[in-house]
Amino acid sequence: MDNVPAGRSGGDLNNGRDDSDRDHDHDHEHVSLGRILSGKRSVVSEMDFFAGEKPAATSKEILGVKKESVQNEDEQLHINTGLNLSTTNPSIINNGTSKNIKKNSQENKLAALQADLEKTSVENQRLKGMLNQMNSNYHALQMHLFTYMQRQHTRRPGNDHTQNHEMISNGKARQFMDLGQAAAKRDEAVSIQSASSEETRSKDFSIVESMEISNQKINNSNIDLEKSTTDSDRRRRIVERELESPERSTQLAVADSNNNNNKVPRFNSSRDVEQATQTIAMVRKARVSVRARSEATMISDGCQWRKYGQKMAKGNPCPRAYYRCTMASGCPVRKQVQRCAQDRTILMTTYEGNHNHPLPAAAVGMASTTSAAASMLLSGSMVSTDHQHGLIINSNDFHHDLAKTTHHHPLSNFSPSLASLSASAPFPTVTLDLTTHNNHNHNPNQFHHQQMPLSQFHLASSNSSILPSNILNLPHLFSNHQTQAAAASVSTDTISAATAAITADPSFASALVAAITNIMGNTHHQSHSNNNNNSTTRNSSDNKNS
DNA sequence: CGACTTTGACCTGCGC
DNA sequence: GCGCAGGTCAAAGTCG
Repeated sequence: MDNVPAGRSGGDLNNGRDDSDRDHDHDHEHVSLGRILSGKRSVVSEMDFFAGEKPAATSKEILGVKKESVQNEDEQLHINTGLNLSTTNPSIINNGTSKNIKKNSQENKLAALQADLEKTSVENQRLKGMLNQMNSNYHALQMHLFTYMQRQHTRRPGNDHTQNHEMISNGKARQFMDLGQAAAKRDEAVSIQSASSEETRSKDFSIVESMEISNQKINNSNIDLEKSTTDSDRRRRIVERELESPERSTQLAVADSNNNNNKVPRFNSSRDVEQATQTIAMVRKARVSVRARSEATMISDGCQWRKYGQKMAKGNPCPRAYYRCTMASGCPVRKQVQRCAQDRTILMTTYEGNHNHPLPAAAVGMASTTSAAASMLLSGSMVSTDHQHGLIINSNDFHHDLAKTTHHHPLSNFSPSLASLSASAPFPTVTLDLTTHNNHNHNPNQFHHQQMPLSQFHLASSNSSILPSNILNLPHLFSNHQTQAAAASVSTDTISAATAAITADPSFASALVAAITNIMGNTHHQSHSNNNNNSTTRNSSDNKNS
């Protein structure tokens, strides 16, 4: 892309501030909280079970710890009992009464412990039941949300396009924030109930699947719209269809949700409904960016693309190229490719939309990654609504979760260390950062030992209006291929190999989403517990103001 | 000749 | 209302 001559739009080139500068400034604003947040795994108790301080401590883990704890007690008891009963202490041998008393005492203790164990088991079973109930309620609520939104929309006189359009156009950041806030609250509620990580994952996956199905149907319904009369009319109708489509995709699920009708809270205000409607529109606009070092003009993602435009973007001397998926007529998927202004070896690829056609095997992984990441982003990963302050969480949990979910995957031993969330981008965007630009002195061998004090998630807001600002930095993705991860740049071959690995295994994408979702859910709690420690970081907007 | 790229023109949203 | 910036269109050119 560098050698592409700038067209007329070269006049767009300006000497204004560089938004991508701000994007990179995130890297330098981290306040190390890793140590504070790491090692936070406290002793698990029933109080912890409800405290929600460590949501990642799943019910399964808790059950395991409890069981282990009891087992240890039992072992200890067994050892003590054995010693006492087979003791050669002459005082006991010589005193039968004392021996009987001690024996009875031990038996009583054993019985008490067994009773405790049973109680614990019952309690755990009860909590698991509560968790299942909560999950099913949550699903029912979600389905009702879509249904209710659709009903509300069709009741609106004349299906006010203008209003819808304005809802989408205005206050996007705020809408997105509200969405994130609501989602964070939902996550909090779930984790307070100590959802098991497995169940949480399946829940999140079902959300993603639901949204993907919904988006797929939306896309299908949009095909005929592409041939509509004027552009403005077509776009307006697309928005209208977007707002209508959710019901179609969820009708099948409504029957299930009806079983829980009496348990589902009602929406009290039209504002709730409007927000939900806006949410749907935002889902369709979510974007996923991939940052990768590559000499090629495009990263290979398995799809066929046709270039339909090129523009000079403000603040970047490198032109931005626009591509459209040509694997099926009317496929709404588009992508933008642009080199990073600071480091032109970095290629930014931004995907938008979902394919409306079967994908080749090589493209499935990337497509599902981007789709799932976008859905994940909008379905509850926003953990902060504070424009002025970011959050930092230790990524060790991310490593842990990812390792658990991708432990057989060849790419499982990377260390995502940075995540930045923003509400200020035109549309919510999540960036998968496959570069190694950060200066973490990371020893790849340390990954499994979680000894990376600088390896953190940075959840911050940004005012960048050009570069996507939700970044999942995966700097150590290629650590096995590098002798010095911090300094070396990844070869094109390595990029291609990694891309191929990602695209070849959809489960990796799913695992990635699961891990991200888990971690970001946890972040919400950790931020609360650490805000008083002056642990927030300044974000790029602060940086800009200063 | 069909698919793709290039590039000037155009449209739209947004801020002032 | 005007200008700017991002995004898209479509005619012309290029390539295999």
